[in-house]
Amino acid sequence: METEQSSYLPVSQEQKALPKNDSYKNVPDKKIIRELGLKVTQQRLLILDIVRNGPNHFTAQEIYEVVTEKNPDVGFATVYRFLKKLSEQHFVTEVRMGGMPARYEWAAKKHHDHLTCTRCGSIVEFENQKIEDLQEQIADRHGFRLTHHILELYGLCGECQNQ
Amino acid sequence: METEQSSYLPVSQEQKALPKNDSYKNVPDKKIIRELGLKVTQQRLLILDIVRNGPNHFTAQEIYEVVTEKNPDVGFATVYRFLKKLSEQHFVTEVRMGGMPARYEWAAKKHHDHLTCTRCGSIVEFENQKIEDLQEQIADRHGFRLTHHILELYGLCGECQNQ
DNA sequence: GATGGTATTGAAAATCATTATTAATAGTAA
DNA sequence: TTACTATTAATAATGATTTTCAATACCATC
Ligand SMILES: [Mn+2]
Ligand SMILES: [Mn+2]
Ligand SMILES: [Zn+2]
Ligand SMILES: [Zn+2]
Repeated sequence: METEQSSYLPVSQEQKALPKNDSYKNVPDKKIIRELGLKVTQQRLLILDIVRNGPNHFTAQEIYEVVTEKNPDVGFATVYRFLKKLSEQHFVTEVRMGGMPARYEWAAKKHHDHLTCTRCGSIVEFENQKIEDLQEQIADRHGFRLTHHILELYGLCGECQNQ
Repeated sequence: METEQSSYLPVSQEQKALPKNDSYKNVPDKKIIRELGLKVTQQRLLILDIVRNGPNHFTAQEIYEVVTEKNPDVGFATVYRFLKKLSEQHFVTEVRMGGMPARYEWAAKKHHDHLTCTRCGSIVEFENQKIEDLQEQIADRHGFRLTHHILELYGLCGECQNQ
């Protein structure tokens, strides 16, 4: 057990944690955008709608494709910019496995972690309160105050174990 | 709790797990390189020496800089290539936080996870057998056989909590 | 409802980490 | 040594994400 200094800048200095349950379920998109300190634009409304109601675990590219079906003039950079804002404020969670494009998911819903099959790519979401508690204990023990964590389990799913 | 399909290919299909303790402590670099099924080259010896005996949690860039101090003719791509081989066979662990360059560490030593301060970048290593066990239980419950996992805790260290 | 200041945008270029290509070189079995 | 390949350095290519910047859309104020 050791402590050392990284020569890189921190990922994010965000500290404001979002409630772990989906207390935002009935909050309209506009309100959420304002809560981020941003102006309400057509692009952001479009993107946020898909982020909240579309498929889970999407990439920026995937979001972009759905967005442009409804409005072909939305730029790729805008999707990236807004996803970044959302993840900085923990409204979406950024999941990165390996060197692949980041995947995002609406985070205001109940917290969970992921169990991923490295062969077929299937993803199981799970929640385990004991692990969450143990994480807090570990942080306490080292004088840290936790803001977030990444727990990703990798292995082979049942099917893939039989080739 | 849901299962879904990712449209991306898996990160790695490696399954061979390395013993969790440092059973390689007294194994010479040459032997390890041969065990990887690779030829023993000056470059690989140089790189492996630094990986095993140099600072922990290094980036490919950092390794490269140290390597070139001893032999300025070693190429950057060679460092990447060899680190990749090592991580494919689980001799080194690849740690990615956010979108930053991957960090590597010699993995034949005891397994552990990380607690990182998002403000100053300090890293605490920890190990928690209860969490490890719970992870196995979760995998079992879903019919998975685990190969590896990522557990990274983020927060503010004691010092950074007081600005 | 019009206006003006400023945040936001799309398009494109830039960046950054990582990988692929390729002709030259070095490791190794015989 | 020799001969056969794997490996290498250099460089180009890739792919995701970010930045730049001039044009445009919000929205507070009139
Ligand atoms: Mn999820
Ligand atoms: Mn470590
Ligand atoms: Zn599978
Ligand atoms: Zn700190």
